[in-house]
Amino acid sequence: MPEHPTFDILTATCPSRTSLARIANKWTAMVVIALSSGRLRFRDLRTTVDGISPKVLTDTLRDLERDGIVTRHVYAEVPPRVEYELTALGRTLHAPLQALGIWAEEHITEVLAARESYDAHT
Amino acid sequence: MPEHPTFDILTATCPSRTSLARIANKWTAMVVIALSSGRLRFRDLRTTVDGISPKVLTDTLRDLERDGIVTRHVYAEVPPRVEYELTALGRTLHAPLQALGIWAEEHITEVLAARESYDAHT
DNA sequence: CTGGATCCTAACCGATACTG
DNA sequence: CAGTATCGGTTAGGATCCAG
Repeated sequence: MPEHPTFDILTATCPSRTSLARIANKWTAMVVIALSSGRLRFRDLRTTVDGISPKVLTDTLRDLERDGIVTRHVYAEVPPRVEYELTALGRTLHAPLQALGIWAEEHITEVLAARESYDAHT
Repeated sequence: MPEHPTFDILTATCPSRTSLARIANKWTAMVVIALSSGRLRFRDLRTTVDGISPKVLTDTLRDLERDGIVTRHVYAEVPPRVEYELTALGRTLHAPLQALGIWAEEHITEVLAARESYDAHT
């Protein structure tokens, strides 16, 4: 048995693809990174993940909650307070997603240079 | 100086976000994983990344080429032969993306269970 | 404060057919 | 074979307003 059997996520019918589609997403990455430091309320997530619209944040959080990556804590207060937190499962996702974020930051210069050179060739 | 300065990819104006948007993408992940074993021609990529349409594959490859992640090798033959290969930069991206693919496969059971439980609560 | 309700645009993406 | 061209459906995502 191969230590990693020809990666069946490359197979169209593999259910893991539905999960990959969710996690391989820029908003997911940023939200998970933002939550890695701990529980945050909706408002704080909005400011931490700069530029995210309330709608997109709500949608993203709901999808992450559905996939068991995030938990929603509602406090019966006025004004309402809702906090979001990574689950145990979500915490296992942090490293891979942060690696992606770090890659983007570390290589942005090369990427921008590549784009410029590519566009010049038009 | 912080070892990791409050992750400025969370800032809306950070250019790294444009790169993150590209790499945090399911097709990118699958194509990079497929190319990690070596140079592949268009046709072989199509069959390796099962279910990808020629249009999406073309678009994805063009974007990756533009970002300096993939190189395109054209052979002046009949019938034409075109091969794609990860650049040095692209190879540094393989580990993070494969980690994401592995995560999706390893945790798909938990994810599916979470979805079922979430949907039941409706 | 949370986030639902709308509306609307852009983008993604799938299918198919066709050319060099 | 390697695409491009086209079309159209679906979804992502931004803006705005409003309710509990």
